[in-house]
Amino acid sequence: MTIMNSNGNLNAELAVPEVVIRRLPLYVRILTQFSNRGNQVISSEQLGLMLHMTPAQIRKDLSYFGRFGKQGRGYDVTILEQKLRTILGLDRAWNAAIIGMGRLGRAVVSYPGFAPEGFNILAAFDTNENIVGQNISGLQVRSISKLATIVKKLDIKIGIVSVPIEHAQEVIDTLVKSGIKSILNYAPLSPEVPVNVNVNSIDPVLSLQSMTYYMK
Amino acid sequence: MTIMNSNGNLNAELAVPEVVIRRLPLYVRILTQFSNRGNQVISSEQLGLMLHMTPAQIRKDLSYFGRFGKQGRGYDVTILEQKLRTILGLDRAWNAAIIGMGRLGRAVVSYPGFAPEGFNILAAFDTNENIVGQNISGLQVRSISKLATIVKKLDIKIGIVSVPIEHAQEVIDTLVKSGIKSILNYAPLSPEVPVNVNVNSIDPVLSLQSMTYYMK
DNA sequence: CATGCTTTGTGATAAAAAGCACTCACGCAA
DNA sequence: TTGCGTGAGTGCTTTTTATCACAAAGCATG
Repeated sequence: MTIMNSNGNLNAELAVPEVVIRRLPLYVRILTQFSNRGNQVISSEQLGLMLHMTPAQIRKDLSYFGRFGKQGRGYDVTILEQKLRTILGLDRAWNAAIIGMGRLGRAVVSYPGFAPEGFNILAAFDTNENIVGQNISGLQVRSISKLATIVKKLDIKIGIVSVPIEHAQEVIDTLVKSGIKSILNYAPLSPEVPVNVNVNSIDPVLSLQSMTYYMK
Repeated sequence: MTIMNSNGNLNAELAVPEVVIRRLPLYVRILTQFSNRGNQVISSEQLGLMLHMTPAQIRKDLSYFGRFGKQGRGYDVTILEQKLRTILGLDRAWNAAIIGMGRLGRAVVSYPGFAPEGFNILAAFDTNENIVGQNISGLQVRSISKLATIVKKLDIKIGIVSVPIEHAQEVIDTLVKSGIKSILNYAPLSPEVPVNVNVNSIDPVLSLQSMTYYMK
């Protein structure tokens, strides 16, 4: 695809803003719910109401990827859901490994929300020799020294980090070295990674700490 | 405080952007680490390096609240940390209640990251009669019908929602009715709340679903 | 106490994101 | 068929957010 920008220069490809990408899964979720209720068509207005955003923003977001709607009618729920899943790469399964099988790690692997969305945690690792070898929720906990091998063998694309903060950077470095490009991080730090690696941090304490500002 | 904006009009108070508020806890975290290592002074440059952001942004953010630094020197770590904690309302403890004591709820109450930051989960609720009455991690699980009473009695300011998605909106409505203004939501939906209520959602699946876009 | 080096605080500027408002496509009904 | 109502797609405008760059302030050194 070649696109001409407002200066009249040719861009190889118009990059989609990251904020837009972060909203697409929200659309997918609503579309799935909507389709389960038997609705065939949805308008940007309805979507906006359910997600608390303006219809214009939803249309703009979708327009980065194509023209999926019909004027005077709206979007075909099933088709739009399918298109967005393809765009996001959700039309396939993704294998993940988790590192850190303490309390937090155990909670994460037993969280039933990942598998139905195609995210399969296939391997578990820890440094603690007391934990290595144990079977937790059907996963044999392996030594972290086996990480690179297993990542290759099981075609693992996502690393989930649930180790204590002291080991988090080191574990993330190990993941990066074994070729992982996507990391879901539960440790409370801003990790150092190469630009081509994507880290997303889950940090409920930060959320609470900013909410208190509005509670004073 | 009265501030004159660029139009020459008087504003009662210049609102601080929410993005800025969301970054303040990150600063607090780094300052705490830094002070634990015995450092007395930190520059916006150093902070920026640790948080992967530009020094200018950090200075701008801080300038919303005052002038905390010294030219040619930087910021006194302890003083800045203390100021930011006061600004965020982190110079006191906050009481929370959790609703939903299934697998997820149990994981949340046993997460050891809340208490050291002054967030105390003092009460647990569930609708399931089999769970009500049980003692989990030192918390007696109560019936949700007791919510409003307990919120008042224990001065609870934060609601943590860890019920299945089907009950989430209903539980959030109950929280709002009992006067809760801040909600940490683990259920995968965009809840409906009045404008004066703050909801922050924790949703690892959404994070994964947007990361896959960059993995294709 | 002058000189040089450092780093803040902040107007001004640039970039990014959101929202507006209008055109035109589509579907339905008479 | 025509005419009307609805809602997508999209340039344009506005708002928000981030960055730049520089004057002024602090410290160290001789």
